[in-house]
Amino acid sequence: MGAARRSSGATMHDVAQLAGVSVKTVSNVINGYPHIRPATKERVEDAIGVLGYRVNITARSLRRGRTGMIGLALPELGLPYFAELAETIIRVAEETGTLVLIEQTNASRDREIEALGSRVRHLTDGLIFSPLALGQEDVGLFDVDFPMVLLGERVFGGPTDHVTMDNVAAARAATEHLLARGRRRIAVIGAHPGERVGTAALRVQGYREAMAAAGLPVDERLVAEAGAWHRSTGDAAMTRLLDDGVEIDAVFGLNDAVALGAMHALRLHGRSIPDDVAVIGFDDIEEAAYSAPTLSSVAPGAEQIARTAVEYLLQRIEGTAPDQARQVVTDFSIVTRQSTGG
Amino acid sequence: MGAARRSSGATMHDVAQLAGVSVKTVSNVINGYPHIRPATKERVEDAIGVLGYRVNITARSLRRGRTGMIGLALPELGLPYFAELAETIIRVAEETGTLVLIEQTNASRDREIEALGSRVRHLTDGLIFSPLALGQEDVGLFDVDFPMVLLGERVFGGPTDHVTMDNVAAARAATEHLLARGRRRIAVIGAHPGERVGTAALRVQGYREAMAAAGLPVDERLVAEAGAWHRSTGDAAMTRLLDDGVEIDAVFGLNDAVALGAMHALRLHGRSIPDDVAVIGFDDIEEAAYSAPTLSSVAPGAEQIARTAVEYLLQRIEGTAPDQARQVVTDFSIVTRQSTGG
DNA sequence: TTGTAAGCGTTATCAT
DNA sequence: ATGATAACGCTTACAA
Repeated sequence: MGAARRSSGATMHDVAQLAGVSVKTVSNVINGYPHIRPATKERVEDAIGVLGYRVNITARSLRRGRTGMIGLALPELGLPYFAELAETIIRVAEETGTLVLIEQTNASRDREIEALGSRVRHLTDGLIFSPLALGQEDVGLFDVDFPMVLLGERVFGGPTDHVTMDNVAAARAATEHLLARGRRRIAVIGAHPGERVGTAALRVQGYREAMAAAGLPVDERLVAEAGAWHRSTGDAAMTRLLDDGVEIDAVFGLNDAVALGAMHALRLHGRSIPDDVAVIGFDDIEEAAYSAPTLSSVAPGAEQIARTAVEYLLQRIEGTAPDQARQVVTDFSIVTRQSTGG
Repeated sequence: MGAARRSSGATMHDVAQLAGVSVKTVSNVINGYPHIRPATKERVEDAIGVLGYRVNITARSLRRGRTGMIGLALPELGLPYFAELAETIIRVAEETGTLVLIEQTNASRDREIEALGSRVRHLTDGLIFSPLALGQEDVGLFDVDFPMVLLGERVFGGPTDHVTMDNVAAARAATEHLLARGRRRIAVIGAHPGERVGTAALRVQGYREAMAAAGLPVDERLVAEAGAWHRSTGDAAMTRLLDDGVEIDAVFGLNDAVALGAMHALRLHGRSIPDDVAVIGFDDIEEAAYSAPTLSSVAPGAEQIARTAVEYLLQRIEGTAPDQARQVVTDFSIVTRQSTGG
């Protein structure tokens, strides 16, 4: 039962009693209140040491109306990009003593909606949310009354702070990278055809812009769908393209996982990378530096994204943020590796 | 401020007032107390709906002495094995309405000790702990007075439940897998020389046993150190071996990350896999199925590990576990892929 | 079947 | 500089 779970049953009262002061004084010491006689402070600290006292965060949260935790809702930790993002966010949040509660939505619409209204919201001071199923048409859902920072490109012009990157420009740069290497038949893997907004749409748009700027028409058979951006779906989409006999000399994977899956399919079909087909991905996950061949990619500056998201959220929570929603566009760069002849 | 963080300021009192009942009755309805008049129940539920009331978990936790959260202390989410483990544990825990708070220790001794006594312990009902720095000599530290389940092979015979696998047998099987394919000069990447216990020591032991059983002496130059098991350290260790001119026809990476790093180094040195050098890893992370060549590996049954750990911990928390510490040895299997000619 | 009231461990208000 | 005491919102004896 409850008895088993405390590192020690000591409460502030016990400390106060042992130190011969009131609980208020103990509280003052713990919270760094400045006007305390050094002798008193020392007595309290000794008592804390003797009893092995630790503040009960639950009680503090109830009283303060703040828990010191923030939520992080993302699709799933099995996707390397999100695992690396979570790692960074947890690390950065910790610098301010903030704990992170991860909620996996599996990119399901229902679960993303639930994340916005879950009982967990009562347990966290705010939310960093990376939606993958909800989109512009759901913009109303994002008008919540708790601090939130949105990640990604599913929703624009909403009422919350938003950290994103210029996906169109980044995708244009990735495509230009392939064009500059003489590639003309560039397939895109990971498109979401029905979709008007969202990461996929923006990256495909960047691709189209680069092709147009190069005076190349886009063969629509080159734009391959892949719903969830996993290695397996990239593999499947690439396989379809190859089986259909579509002529290809380059692949732009809309993230690294689909690019890696596509490389897998290319190998199975005996295409050499980059000689027959050059490949570039997006996200620059660690795996990209160790695949065979190593994978060129768009590096989104994950640290900057994480740091900005946490900082903005904490400002909202503390009420030090401006009233109107902020939008941050983070930097990106192209990392050239073997898969594009780097 | 606090005002901003509630989905609605409604408390149980508000609900009780609107429904014309006492807070006790509202509480009864929420907690599924059976003896409530249907009409009353309905009135309460209506009021809850009208006010958009949600129970305040913090208040409930304080009163109940339980938070409904468990901690998960692991090295870092950037390591695919731990990311996949965390994903599974979060998913499994959710089935019982349990939330998971992840703490990253970076495999640092100080941070692992801190995880055992952190203020967070007051916020969680128990801990699933996967230590990497603490070991047998620290067994005393694991004698904590909160529910805990230990993962991995750093500590045996401790006072807590322990979920592990037979690393010696698994490593023996991996080595035999290579021996069966005619390999004789089998390098091990990822040894921790000074260490007597721990995953590395056990897996190296399994390797030695298999070599001995095959009547082969172990050339100590084949046992290569790699501190943290990352792609980068596997790469470095393999590079060292190759530069030293050690003759090698197979590699046993003590986890998949070092195996993948080693493959990277082998490619740079022009060795073909598996023709010149066969490679097997350990963990069977998703990446192993998509690398080039695909990587044979020891699959530890992550789902079983996660499920057992959560189940045991919840039993401890609920007091339905037997007094004495339990030890579970989970199953493993060898997955044969291209890197060993599969 | 439902209500009253105490208390979980803190912090905050107001005295002193 | 420190102390008494009332909240925070909920659960739970105990009453009715």
